[in-house]
Amino acid sequence: MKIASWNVNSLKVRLPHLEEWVKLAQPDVLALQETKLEDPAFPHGEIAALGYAHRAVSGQKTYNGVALLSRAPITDVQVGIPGFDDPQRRVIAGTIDDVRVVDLYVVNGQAVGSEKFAYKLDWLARLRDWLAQEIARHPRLVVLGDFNIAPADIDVHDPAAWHEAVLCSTPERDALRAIQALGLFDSFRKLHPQAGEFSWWDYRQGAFRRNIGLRIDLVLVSDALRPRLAAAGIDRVPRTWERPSDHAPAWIDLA
DNA sequence: ATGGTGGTGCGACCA
Repeated sequence: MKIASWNVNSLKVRLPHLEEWVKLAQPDVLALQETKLEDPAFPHGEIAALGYAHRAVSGQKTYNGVALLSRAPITDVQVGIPGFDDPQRRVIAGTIDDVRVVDLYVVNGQAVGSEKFAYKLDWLARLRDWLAQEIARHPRLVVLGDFNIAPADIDVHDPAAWHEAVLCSTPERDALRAIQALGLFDSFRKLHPQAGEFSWWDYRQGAFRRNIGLRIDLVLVSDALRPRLAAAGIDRVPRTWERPSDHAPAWIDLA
């Protein structure tokens, strides 16, 4: 089962890229972030035509928005973090075959010390508490999405320039480590030890061409699924296309 | 030090 994550930065604009990429990569499950569409505007017909007969969506106008697309049925859909009345549409989860999939668009946080940064840390703490329950209920768990956190300096093009900046700061990395301590490992890093592998490049200053990026799109896999992890990757190809998302898709293959 | 790009939507925000 191939499972992918992609921050599309507007599904309306990126639908042609999504159509092109799924033909190339053929994921069985595709978790989207930043769809920026209210649910009635979701392009169900176009996406069903790509083979995704099953879809679970949670969107809003202009900002945020997540969706799970699947060839196989999605059961036990959960929208948002239970018990957390968050108006921002950032979380959707569902069970596909025997795997629980949690799709996240983590808060960006703007700048260390800002109000949005405090919201990010609070959000991550609530997420951790919920994921503790999820992994107990569903030992075969995949948590993927735009984490807006580069896990370590190896995931940063210029660690000195990003030292203690938002997306790279110690409190954010500690929050990610606390989530991973539940029994979730970083699939890409487990299989690819080399530096210089990123998933996001700023639109400005030709950052992609110069590979000035961060690895912030992650696929965390529970220890129970470790024997089934056959491959993990980041596909830079759609980032080379005209009018791209600023993020590349990240994916895993489970046997 | 500033602003540099892009999406939404038409001004100002978010990233």
